[in-house]
Amino acid sequence: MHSYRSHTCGQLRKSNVGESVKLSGWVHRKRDHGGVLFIDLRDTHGLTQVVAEGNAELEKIRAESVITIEGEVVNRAEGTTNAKMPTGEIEVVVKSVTVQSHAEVIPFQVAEDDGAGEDVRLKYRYLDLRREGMHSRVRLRNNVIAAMRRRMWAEGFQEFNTPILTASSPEGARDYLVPSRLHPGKFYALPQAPQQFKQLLMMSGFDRYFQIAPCFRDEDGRADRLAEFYQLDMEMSFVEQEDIFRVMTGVIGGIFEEFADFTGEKRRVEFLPNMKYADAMNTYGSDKPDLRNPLVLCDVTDVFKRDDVTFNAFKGVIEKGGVVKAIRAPKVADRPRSFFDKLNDWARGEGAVGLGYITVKDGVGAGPIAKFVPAEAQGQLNKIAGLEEGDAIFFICDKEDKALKFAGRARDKICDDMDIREKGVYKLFWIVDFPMYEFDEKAQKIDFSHNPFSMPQGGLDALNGPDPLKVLATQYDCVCNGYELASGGIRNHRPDIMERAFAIAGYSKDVLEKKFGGMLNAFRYGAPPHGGCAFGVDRIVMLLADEPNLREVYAFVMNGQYEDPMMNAPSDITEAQLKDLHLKLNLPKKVEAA
RNA sequence: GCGGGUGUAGUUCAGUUGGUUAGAACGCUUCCCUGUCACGGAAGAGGUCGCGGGUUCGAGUCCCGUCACUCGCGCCA
Repeated sequence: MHSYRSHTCGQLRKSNVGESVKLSGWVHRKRDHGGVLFIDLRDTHGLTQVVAEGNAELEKIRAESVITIEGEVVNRAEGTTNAKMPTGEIEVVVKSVTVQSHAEVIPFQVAEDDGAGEDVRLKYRYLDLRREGMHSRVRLRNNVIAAMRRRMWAEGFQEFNTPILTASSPEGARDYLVPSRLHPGKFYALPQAPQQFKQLLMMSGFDRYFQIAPCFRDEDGRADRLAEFYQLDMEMSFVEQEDIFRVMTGVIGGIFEEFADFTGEKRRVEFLPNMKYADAMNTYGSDKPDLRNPLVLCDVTDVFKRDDVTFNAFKGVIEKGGVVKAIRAPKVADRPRSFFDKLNDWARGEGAVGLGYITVKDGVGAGPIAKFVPAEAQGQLNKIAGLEEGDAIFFICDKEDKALKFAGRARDKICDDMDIREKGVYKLFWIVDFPMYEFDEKAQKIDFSHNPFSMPQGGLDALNGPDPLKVLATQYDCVCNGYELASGGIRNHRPDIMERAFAIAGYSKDVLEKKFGGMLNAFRYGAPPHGGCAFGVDRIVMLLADEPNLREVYAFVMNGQYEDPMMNAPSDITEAQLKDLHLKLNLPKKVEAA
């Protein structure tokens, strides 16, 4: 007979009645009736009820201890079956027990969700992972990754591993650095993405690369952003943007459809047409708009410029080059004053002056600032924003980029307060035509707005045009329900165009050679046109699991301050280690005092 | 770096206008119970009210500072 088990805890059925079996697992729940004792025994496959009579060892056993039982599968008496359990028609009558491991009193409940906070869950993550929710989400993640590999291989892609210890890159996020023992004073960097390596694979003649790639970025976290994360990274040669879209819409769309019923309710998957970056910003105030939100932005600067409109708070901003963006909220004019006050409070809490609004009641404007807008101007406002009886319109006035960004957030907030976000659907689409450059206000210079390696639309001619800020990049994102799922581009494979592209952003040829010489050299020995993108694996799983936080779909993960309370990372190191690495600490005073 | 929220038993939380010995549920300990499946019943243990300072006759409650966690902003080419 097997040492630990003949069956799993999710396996036994009526057909097994009469068999002698061995089960091993955790004590999920215990119900002691004095003479008779029930234990729900759990492993990763399920639960089985085992029954014991007068067993002193089992009577003492604590929840989450690990035991092995031998016994006989029997039919449950009529009226005592449990339709909620797949194994609920049978039970195992215990003949002998081996306690593999006694559990101490657990810090939070495993058998149910007792709402324990993230702190304590992360400290005892192995217990947290035993719980049904985490257990199934981590399994979902495995299934999604398996599906990604299966689908990518089916499309003819090959998986490559690329270095984890690599060179620091000057652009983008902060790198995680690793000191070199053999080369005093030098550092490796953990990759923010395998960007250069995957392009080098295209130079190497492989024309379809992918990898479930670990990526590292030393920037402050968010609910959907961690220090380390995984991407489905891919690259193809001899392709245009539409070729990438065709392949990846198929792969990712297929995965969404495959797992859209994970939560128990089947969700729809919709593919929407590509959207230009400029349209996304102007219509939604975001480069990753949630299209389940029906609200849109419009520009009503002209209305507030009118001589007969006397709202001076906006006029002053407009004179300094500002704009007025507006959001039409249908059929909310009858909402209580508190609806509008709450939005105003939210706006002020976010650092705005407030969220001005006008409601349309009985054909005329109403609300605090309506008195500054005479009938004729109100008419123009109605026309621009499509206002109808019973609607409200909210205003955001600021410099254009700030106004758009804040209007985008207000759009989401108003949608939530109105409770009109569409449910049960994934809305996937590509955002295209990102600008190549932006003006960096702080440095007072032109800089890359996204990936410096993407091909400018129009090539060298476009870069030699009069206004670099008007040049578009062959750069795109994939967006779903307000999350940026992927980012990518058709790459610049021409050294001459790259030199010019970097020159515009103020990087000399020397700097370019020094930082990207390896890749630039490769371009000089025959580079195929190529492009690709990278999808955030964890964000996809998060959407499929309907969880608002990445930490809910990762087995082991750091907290919001990028600490691991279970492993105690990051941690101090010894003097000897520092010496080996030729390092001396220079700590801020605050840390030294503590 | 900045802002919002939270911090009371192992866990999740309640705690009134500043006023008796700080409560509940779950968990834990002991006992009773032969058909439960969130078993039931009885008794019990368990608290640096995040930390420090202040106001007050008196502080979980008010004030100042500080720390931790969390969400967001900045940042994330």
